[in-house]
Amino acid sequence: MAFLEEKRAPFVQHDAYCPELVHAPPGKSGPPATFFPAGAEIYAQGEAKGGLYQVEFGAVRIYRLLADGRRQISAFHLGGEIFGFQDGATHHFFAEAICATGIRMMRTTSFDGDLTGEVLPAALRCLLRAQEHLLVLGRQNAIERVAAFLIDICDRQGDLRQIELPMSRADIGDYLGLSIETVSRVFSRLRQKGVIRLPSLRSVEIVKPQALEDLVA
Amino acid sequence: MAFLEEKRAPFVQHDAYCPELVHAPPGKSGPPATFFPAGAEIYAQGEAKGGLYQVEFGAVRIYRLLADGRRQISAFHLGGEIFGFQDGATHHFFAEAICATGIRMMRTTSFDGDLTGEVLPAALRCLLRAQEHLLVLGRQNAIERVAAFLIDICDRQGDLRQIELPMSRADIGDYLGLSIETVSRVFSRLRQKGVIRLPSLRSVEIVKPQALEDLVA
DNA sequence: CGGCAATTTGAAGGCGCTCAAAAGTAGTGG
DNA sequence: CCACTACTTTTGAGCGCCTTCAAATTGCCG
Repeated sequence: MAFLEEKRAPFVQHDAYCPELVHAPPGKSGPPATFFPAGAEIYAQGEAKGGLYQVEFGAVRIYRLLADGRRQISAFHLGGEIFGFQDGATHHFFAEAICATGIRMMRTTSFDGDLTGEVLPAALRCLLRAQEHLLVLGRQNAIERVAAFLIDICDRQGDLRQIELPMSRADIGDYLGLSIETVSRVFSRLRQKGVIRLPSLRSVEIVKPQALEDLVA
Repeated sequence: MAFLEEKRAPFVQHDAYCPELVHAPPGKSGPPATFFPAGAEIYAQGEAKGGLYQVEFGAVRIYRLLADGRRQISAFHLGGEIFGFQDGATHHFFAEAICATGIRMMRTTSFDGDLTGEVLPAALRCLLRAQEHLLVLGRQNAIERVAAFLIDICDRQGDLRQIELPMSRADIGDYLGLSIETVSRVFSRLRQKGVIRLPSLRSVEIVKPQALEDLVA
């Protein structure tokens, strides 16, 4: 996959805008956590599947590639969220740290104990997210996609007016099925309409939440 | 939703091309099955969630609507397949019979017994399908989408050369995020290139499987 | 045969993509 | 502290794929 590395996601990235523990769970000592610098691979497609993963701080992108390098990010995972659900013995996607990220790895070799009672609901939430994203990718235009994305991130960051984006425009584009130029243009358009403000590159202030809500219809 | 009914999916449809029990499990007496005619609703968005469903024969579409009527079908379910996984107490999608369809309803009020051992893997397969479909909707063009669709249906119907489509072009379009005209044009293009033959409206013969595989890259 | 719906085909237009270049932002080292 | 570099983001211009609108054709069933 060397042909990709010069186009996107160089291993060393800026790790600003990655506030720690945005939504992290109460600090129980639990299993050990591992640190991943920005751009580091957490697991690869085809790799033997271990267990589940929980984001302690930072952010993760889950994606798949086409042979010619096109990339689709199927999900972002922020602090506190669980990921790594896979059918079968190997991973079907790549997982990378977007910024400096702490990951707690959980062994689930046998689905026993009350773990099952937690795994299934978490997997179903993941399924619901994926299915809802299908509607965005299949039937919404550029501005609707970006609005849906902003609302989603806002919800997951605690429903504040100000949201911090750990990911680049390229990541957002590959998540929304758009080019980075289109993502940028839509941000600009929303700013010109007074719907959002952009205090810095990676932070967004939602000025008119209702206008965003109206867009996703 | 009356405004939709004149545009698509009239309640009475042709129920040809719906071979029974394409992939149905061996006939154990089990729970009772219910019959749904073409177009009948199996459950609705917002409806209280019962349990899981298994297709005995026929086909089902799972979809969601936008306020203006745009529809995204997130999945088709053929004979033998299980569906109805939902997070929370109510359904988040609509489920309809595409053609004359038999559904076996399974109560799963408490996740007990060895049912849990079957539910999670089935849910994970459903998740994998949805995630793979995200790549199709987000990053593939019209001909690649149709090729991916044909390969998928072919696999699920037993990997024969000849496949029978229970769904209309409108359903295929709403599944692939394309207009019905584009779906039709792509079918024509594939036929002209000798990749497929169209013995009848709802059946497809795959003449050059490799050509289809090459398209999904 | 006649009527209705689904599908196909054609023509024109628009949204988002590609290509290209400018502007902005870090990070580095003098 | 500032110049220099590398990268990300923004903005512009032109184009292509897919959509929309429209009409012809096909298929199905009474």
